[in-house]
Amino acid sequence: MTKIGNHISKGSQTRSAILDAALGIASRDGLEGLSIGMLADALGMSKSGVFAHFGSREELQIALINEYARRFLETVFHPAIKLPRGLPRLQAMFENWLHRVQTIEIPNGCVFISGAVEFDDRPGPVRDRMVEVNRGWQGEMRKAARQAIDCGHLAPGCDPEQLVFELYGVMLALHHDARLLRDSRAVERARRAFDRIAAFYATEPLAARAASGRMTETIAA
Amino acid sequence: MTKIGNHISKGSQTRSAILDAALGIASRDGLEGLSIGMLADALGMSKSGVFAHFGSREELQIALINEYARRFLETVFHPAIKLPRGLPRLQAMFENWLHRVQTIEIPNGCVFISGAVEFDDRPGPVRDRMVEVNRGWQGEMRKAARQAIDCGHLAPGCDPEQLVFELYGVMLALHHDARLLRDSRAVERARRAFDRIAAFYATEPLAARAASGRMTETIAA
DNA sequence: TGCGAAAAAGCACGACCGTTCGTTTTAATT
DNA sequence: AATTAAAACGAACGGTCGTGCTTTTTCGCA
Repeated sequence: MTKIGNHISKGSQTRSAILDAALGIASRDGLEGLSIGMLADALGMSKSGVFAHFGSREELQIALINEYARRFLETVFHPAIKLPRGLPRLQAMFENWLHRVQTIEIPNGCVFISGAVEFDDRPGPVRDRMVEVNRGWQGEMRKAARQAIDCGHLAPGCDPEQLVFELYGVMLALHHDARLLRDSRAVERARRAFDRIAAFYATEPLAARAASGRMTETIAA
Repeated sequence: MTKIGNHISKGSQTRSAILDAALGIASRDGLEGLSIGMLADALGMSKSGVFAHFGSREELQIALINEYARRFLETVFHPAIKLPRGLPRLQAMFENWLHRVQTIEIPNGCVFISGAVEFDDRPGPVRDRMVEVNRGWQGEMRKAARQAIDCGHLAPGCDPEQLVFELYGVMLALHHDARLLRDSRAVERARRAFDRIAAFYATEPLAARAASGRMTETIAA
């Protein structure tokens, strides 16, 4: 038993401290770049002391994903869900996300993105959890988009999956340009992209046109 | 001297073989996941035999980036540049890119993307080269976009940097959904996204509207 | 064919990895 | 205060890592 009543046991609070330090390292170096040795050094603990809290490196990585997801939803999703459903909530989800990216993920890195790249070809429980968490978040965004359609804020022809795909792409491009290329204008571009996407799917005729006429078929081989 | 006249020396051809095998591994496991030991095993060579061709792991990684860039430009950029400048060329660049992603990068992984994530916080010559190559490709796309504006295929109000930002985001989302989430519909979504972006920036009034009216300012804290 | 150079192999090194185990220290309960 | 359980430690294990040396094999050319 780790917790009894209201008392917070020593074990669970060092476990939190470990996760906190580990998130800092894993954000920069990725889930695979995080080693138990350096983590122990950063905490002033012994390797085996850190190790014992998770039983395996894999379990540590999964615990990290869960903790990162908890913080992400806490700062991005939960504040937004208090707003009225429809476009306001969808906008808030994007804007909170953007705020988090600016203040946390651009300086420190994002475990979801580095983890996605590291584990997309590495089967196992870590990858499985990564997929679950990601599907969960994309699902929430799709849900918000569907509600915006029901409210009439977005056109009935709008495809929620397409919308979320494009929004996710905006965030990925933001991370890429801001972190690799160190381009400070990336944030403003991400906002403009969201506005353009939202404006496009807000009006019926445009959404209909997007559904009907394909422009690109040419291929140069 | 490694090459004399028309004769292809043994050294340079095994070097090519090493790079070829290394690209296969690095695509899956990333530039950091690639080790000289496993590379030697895959080639049936000794570790030191492989090592001697590059002098350091870092040089191997840089050589890999260069080789990957060469192949990328060869299959995506060079065929497209034969087409008339303007929208046809820009479309071809995207479509060739999409074709490459479908046939090569979704099954095997993309060194540009994994490398970008791995090295965005790791200063050094590998990161520097990564940035150079990436800036080069984005620059070519911006150039094509500018030409499309000059030709009247895209609206004068279209910002080439914004356009390329959004196109790059589409590709990143495609990689993400296709590789991590194993979503086969991602390719079709990427095409639809391109069409929507191109359609948006093709017409003057829409581009103007995007430039003027911002919708998103709300934040839920 | 023989000779010099290039290429590959073999071996060893120090460092770090995740993990195990036995011991010691610390915390919680009676 | 005594007893039991939890937590942290320290040393060691087998492995793999990148890299430096020396030796052997192979290639290229006169």
